Amino acid sequence: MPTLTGLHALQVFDRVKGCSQAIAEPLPEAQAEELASLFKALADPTRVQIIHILSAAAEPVCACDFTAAFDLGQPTISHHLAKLRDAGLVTSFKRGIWAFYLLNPDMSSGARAAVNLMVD
Amino acid sequence: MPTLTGLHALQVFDRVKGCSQAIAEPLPEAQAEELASLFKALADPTRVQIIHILSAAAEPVCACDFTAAFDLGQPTISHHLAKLRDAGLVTSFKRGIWAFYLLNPDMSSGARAAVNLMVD
DNA sequence: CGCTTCTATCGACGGCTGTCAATAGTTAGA
DNA sequence: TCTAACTATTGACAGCCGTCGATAGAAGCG
Repeated sequence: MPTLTGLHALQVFDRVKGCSQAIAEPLPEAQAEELASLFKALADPTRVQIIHILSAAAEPVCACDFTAAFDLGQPTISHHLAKLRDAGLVTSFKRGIWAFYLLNPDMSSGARAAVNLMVD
Repeated sequence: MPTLTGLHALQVFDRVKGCSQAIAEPLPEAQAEELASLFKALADPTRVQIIHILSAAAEPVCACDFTAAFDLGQPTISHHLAKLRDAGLVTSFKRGIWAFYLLNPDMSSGARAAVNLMVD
């Protein structure tokens, strides 16, 4: 059994596997996957930029402005926007030919906190 | 040019591409990639659980406790721990046969904020 | 010295992901 | 109606990622 004598005192428990250390209950599986999905949606520099721009924008932003702002093809931008929408971070509506995107006002509180990391 | 008449008044600017909307300066590229890397490190349910357990732990946690806690092979756990270490989220030390992991006390403030999302 | 235990690394494999080119669908305007 | 502009979807492809089995290294014990 591992000990950290002189550094830490470890509680000892009966066990079959593991090193006698008491570890916290894991999160409910659903919550862990939900958090991982949130982070996955933000795990791309382009999507980070999109969220940053949206959180600084006073008004919904036209998708064409994103295709103009990044050095990426239009389908790729559309793909990133769709990922953010699927993650519940962004909403969109169409006005004529244009698609406007904005931060989802009904974002989860966890998502809101993560987004705030991008407000510089 | 797209307008949101009756809903929003949009500022109009000269442009070559895009829809005349003023959008915020993107983040410095390095910062966007750094944030994306942080989120990438957390974009997995197992790693979310590991961080959750570590942030609830009063003492460093033995790697063998993680292999006992998850239904995954030992190399896979080691792989996840290495990813978290590479991202600067955790530190480790060895005591005899055992490897102990703890949250990196010198974590970036952004990382600290993200970790707090897992303290339930 | 051997044997056991714990951890890290390597090689492999299937699946996911970011990107593009091409295409289709929609709307506005001539 | 025909054309132009914007967006979403599809298909393809390279690269990354999570997982495992096998293996090697390190440390303690008999």
